[in-house]
Amino acid sequence: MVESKDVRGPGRPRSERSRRAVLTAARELLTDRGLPGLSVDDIAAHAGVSKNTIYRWWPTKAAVLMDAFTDAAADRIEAPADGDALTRLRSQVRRVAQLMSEPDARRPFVALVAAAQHDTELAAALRERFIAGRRAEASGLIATAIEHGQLPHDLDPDLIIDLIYGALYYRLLVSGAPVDPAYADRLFDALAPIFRT
Amino acid sequence: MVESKDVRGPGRPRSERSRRAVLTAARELLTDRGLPGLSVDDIAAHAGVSKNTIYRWWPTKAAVLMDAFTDAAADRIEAPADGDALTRLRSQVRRVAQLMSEPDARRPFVALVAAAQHDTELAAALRERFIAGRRAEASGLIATAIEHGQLPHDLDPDLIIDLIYGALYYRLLVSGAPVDPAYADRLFDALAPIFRT
Amino acid sequence: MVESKDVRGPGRPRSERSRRAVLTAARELLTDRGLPGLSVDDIAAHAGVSKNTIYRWWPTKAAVLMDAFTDAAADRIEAPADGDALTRLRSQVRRVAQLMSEPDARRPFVALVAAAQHDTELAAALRERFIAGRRAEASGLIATAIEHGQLPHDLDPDLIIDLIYGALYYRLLVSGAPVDPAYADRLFDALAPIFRT
Amino acid sequence: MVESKDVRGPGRPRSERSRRAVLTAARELLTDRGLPGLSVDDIAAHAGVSKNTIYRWWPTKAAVLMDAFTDAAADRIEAPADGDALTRLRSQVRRVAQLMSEPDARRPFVALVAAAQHDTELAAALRERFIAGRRAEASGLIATAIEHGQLPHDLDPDLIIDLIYGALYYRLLVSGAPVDPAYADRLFDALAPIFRT
DNA sequence: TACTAATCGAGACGGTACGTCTGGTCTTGTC
DNA sequence: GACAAGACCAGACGTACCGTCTCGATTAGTA
Repeated sequence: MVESKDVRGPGRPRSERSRRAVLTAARELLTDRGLPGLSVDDIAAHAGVSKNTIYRWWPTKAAVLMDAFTDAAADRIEAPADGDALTRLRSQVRRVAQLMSEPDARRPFVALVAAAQHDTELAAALRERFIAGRRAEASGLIATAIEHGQLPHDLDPDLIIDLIYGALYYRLLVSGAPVDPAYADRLFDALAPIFRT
Repeated sequence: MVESKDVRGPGRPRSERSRRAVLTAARELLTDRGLPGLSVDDIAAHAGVSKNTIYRWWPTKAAVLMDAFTDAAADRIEAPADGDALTRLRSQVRRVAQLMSEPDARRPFVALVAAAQHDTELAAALRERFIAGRRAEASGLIATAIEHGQLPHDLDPDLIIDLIYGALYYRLLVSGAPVDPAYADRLFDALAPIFRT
Repeated sequence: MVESKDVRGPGRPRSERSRRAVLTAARELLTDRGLPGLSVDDIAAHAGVSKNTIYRWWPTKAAVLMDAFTDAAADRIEAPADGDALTRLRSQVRRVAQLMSEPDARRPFVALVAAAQHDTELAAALRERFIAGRRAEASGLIATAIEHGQLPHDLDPDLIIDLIYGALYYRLLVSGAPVDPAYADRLFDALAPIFRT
Repeated sequence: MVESKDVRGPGRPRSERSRRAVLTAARELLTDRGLPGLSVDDIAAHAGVSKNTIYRWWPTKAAVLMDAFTDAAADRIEAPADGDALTRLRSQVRRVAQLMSEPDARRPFVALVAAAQHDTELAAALRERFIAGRRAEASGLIATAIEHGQLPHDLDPDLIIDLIYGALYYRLLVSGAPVDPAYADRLFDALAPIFRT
């Protein structure tokens, strides 16, 4: 992808220092106060940045948060390249569960999902930049596992993903029960009868 | 259960008319505009009620919405008394899925779950008045099914509930995919290997 | 004057206890907080009386205050019957000045005069029940003094009263300078050349 | 005098347009409705200005009114420089009386004096910006007149000012009788015996 | 070395909703 | 019928936040 944004004429370039200060301030304030009670004025003041600068680069408070989250946590959920397909799938789910168990990652993530419920654009961005990635990867791993005879041919990958990730999100957003890698393992163990070829 | 709340001292009694007008207005405006963009002033004006009266009886905009939702939809999810335990469980899940498929019920419900992410009291109320009821009922049904030999005795009811309802909520809140009774059936079919004794 | 109000049909008679409690509470709260910050709710609560009872007997918060002031201070400004006309006039002015020097009397009085500036009915009531009485009495005393040769024939009583009482009220309401009987004496001394026949 | 207030830091400068619109709206609405019944919301709406902007620059509704009054009428009461001291004093009093006779000037002025009775800061501001100026000027003129032998040297300037202005304010605030330049003349004529050296 | 142009900080602006408070009125049950 | 209690409508209060808008001051690249 061509980074055409960097082809600019004369004039002062965007301050990387400001960008980072905003994202950091957003993360810190979110952890303290939650999405409501997190005002753009506060982020600006806390980052030593003018509101103008924030609105110049992000359309929405949620967009800032999205960047803040992506910036910090998105690269932590890449599945490792080693092991067979089923092992790698379990590993991916464990990583997401691990993320959901750490307050500093869980809080902005929960806030994003909540905000997405009444913000179509944010919902699309969230799916595009986080959810869809996991799903596509998982879907591919399941297909590979089927090919290798590790899973039955008639298995519906999407339904399996709904079940596994659904349980994680259900605890995260609805029941309030804790989510951690051990819980991910329990899920896989419970689903074992379905996975038997 | 003794309705001790009705034992009041002297003074004018609460206006039932106002209460219903507020809940109705809240439902209508929510459907039009979503939780943000739904102001207390608007609810008051639309209901022909003073803001004071709203704040007298509800601590929060979300608390109004909670009552509005409970008032309208809570009695629609009772499981029918007929059939064996497993059939009744499937029926319960289908009813919830049906609720999630109707915009008029889905919208306030999604708004409530979203608001609960940054409102501890609301989260507790939502669990107490909606989530916990379904879970307890489902848990009982699963236990009965195990007793009757319909399900294996080493099944963890909580994990099964997480899986089934998790998939529903995942589609509702995260993936945006549609939820309806047919999807509930597909879930039960997919889980069949686990249910075999 | 016929007390026709007391000719009532059957039913519970007005509670004298409530009436006094309201006036006392009004005086006390006024001294603490001034006219604004003195709510009818507060008076009712402080007097152990319902708001209804207040509105049944007084049309306005200011009307309560008026009664509270009259009830307490109005009989203190009667001129004594002894001495010649000029002496009695000076005595009357000294009494009013004395009233203005005592915080417990000055505060409700100032509040009343202030409220009367944007309340026609209160202004009329205040003049009728307090101001006009002093003016009429003073006017009579000046006329008597002129008859007795104590004052020149061409003196305009109204203008003299404006000058004397004007100075008192000017200090009370405008300049903030203290008002006391000694100041009343200074006024009379300064006006002596005018009083010489 | 250095206008140090104009030395501002960075940032958008205060809008002179908004300032004038607020003061004009305040004057107009006051004339229509009196101080109570004059809400900040109304001033804002009528001026095409946000409430925020009003509260940013004025602490109180009365403070707005003060500026509105000063802005419009303060320069109309300068005594003319011609004539002897006594003539100039009479001229000053006549100007104030003239002001008190015009509804558009009287109304905000009366409202200010009334509000000052329960607002210490406003009272101080009113004295500093209006009352004290007249008094100082009058005091100087009386002193000059005494020097020139126009007035007796044992005359107490403050007492004389209390008498003259007291009569004006008494009519304005207490008796409700009209005040106009002719009345000012009558006061000076009545006080003539005191002025004779 | 200028000139140009986009950035930055600061902060005022119009709008809108908040949650609280009063003023008056109305509706109960009790005396 | 007067009363205490207290719910009710109406509407102003002063605060907070949003997203936009001037300012003057930087800070590059271009001429």
